[in-house]
Amino acid sequence: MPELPEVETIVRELRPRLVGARVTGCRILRADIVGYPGARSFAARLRGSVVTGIKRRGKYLIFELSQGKTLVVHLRLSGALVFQSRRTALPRFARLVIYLSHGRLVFEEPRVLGRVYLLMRGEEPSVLAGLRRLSPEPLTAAFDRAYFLKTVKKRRTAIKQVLLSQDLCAGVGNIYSDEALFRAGIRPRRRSCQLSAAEAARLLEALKEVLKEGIAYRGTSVSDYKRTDGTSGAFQHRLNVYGREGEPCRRCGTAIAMVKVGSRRARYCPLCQR
DNA sequence: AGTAGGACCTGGTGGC
DNA sequence: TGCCACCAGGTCCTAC
Repeated sequence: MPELPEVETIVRELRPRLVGARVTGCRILRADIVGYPGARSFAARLRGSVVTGIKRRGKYLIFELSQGKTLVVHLRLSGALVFQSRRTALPRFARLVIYLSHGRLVFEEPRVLGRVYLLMRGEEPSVLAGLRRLSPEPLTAAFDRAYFLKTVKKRRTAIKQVLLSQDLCAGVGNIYSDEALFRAGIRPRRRSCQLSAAEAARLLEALKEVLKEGIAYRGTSVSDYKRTDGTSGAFQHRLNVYGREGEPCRRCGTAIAMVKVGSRRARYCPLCQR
């Protein structure tokens, strides 16, 4: 699942390869991965563009193109971006191929939930409202104790749900929310507003910590996520709770438990987390 | 405004 | 070995 650290890894890997390159053309293998505008316009808008910059916002990848155009990509659950030479065979689940002078960028998406968008200067289609609603970036100074405490205190829902809300904690998903709660010693079902100020501060630090480590280890490869050269990240070896239900807690040996929080699944250690 | 729950989507998995 | 129901889960949508 590409979350903040995975998307950040992809951005950092693509930046040196793509910035300055010209798009010579593209091939859309599944029209429904184009979220805006239609597939035909998307291709027409993209062709001939030069990539001038690449950045991340939440879980969105944002490619700045010449003439004020912007290519936005969201990988959702199973999307991946792989940079390869033209001689390589196309991967099985290739949905979109962007051709560049020195290779091609392949958008793989087995579940076809991921989307690409091509915006003209100043364009803000309603299908991208989620991008504008995002909270401050968790790894910036704006995402501080004051912001986090206020946010946590305002919600009556489970703290796990708060961490997963993109308008509150941009870029956080199921993996890093579970891991942050473990490090902070807080159960996922705890009512958000009932966390103490000390717990909120601890959770904020834990969240920043796991996100930074996730980036340092180039992301977590547990299902579909892979780096832009097709290799795996390494943070899956450092997970304490995610995907470890039934296995012994690395800190105390207690079996890791799993519960449903809303429609999501959360893993936690019944002894280390209260 | 905050909250909850279902829909979307399809390959992989587990049960029989 | 084959079939099928079910699961994964980020985001959008609707309803309360």
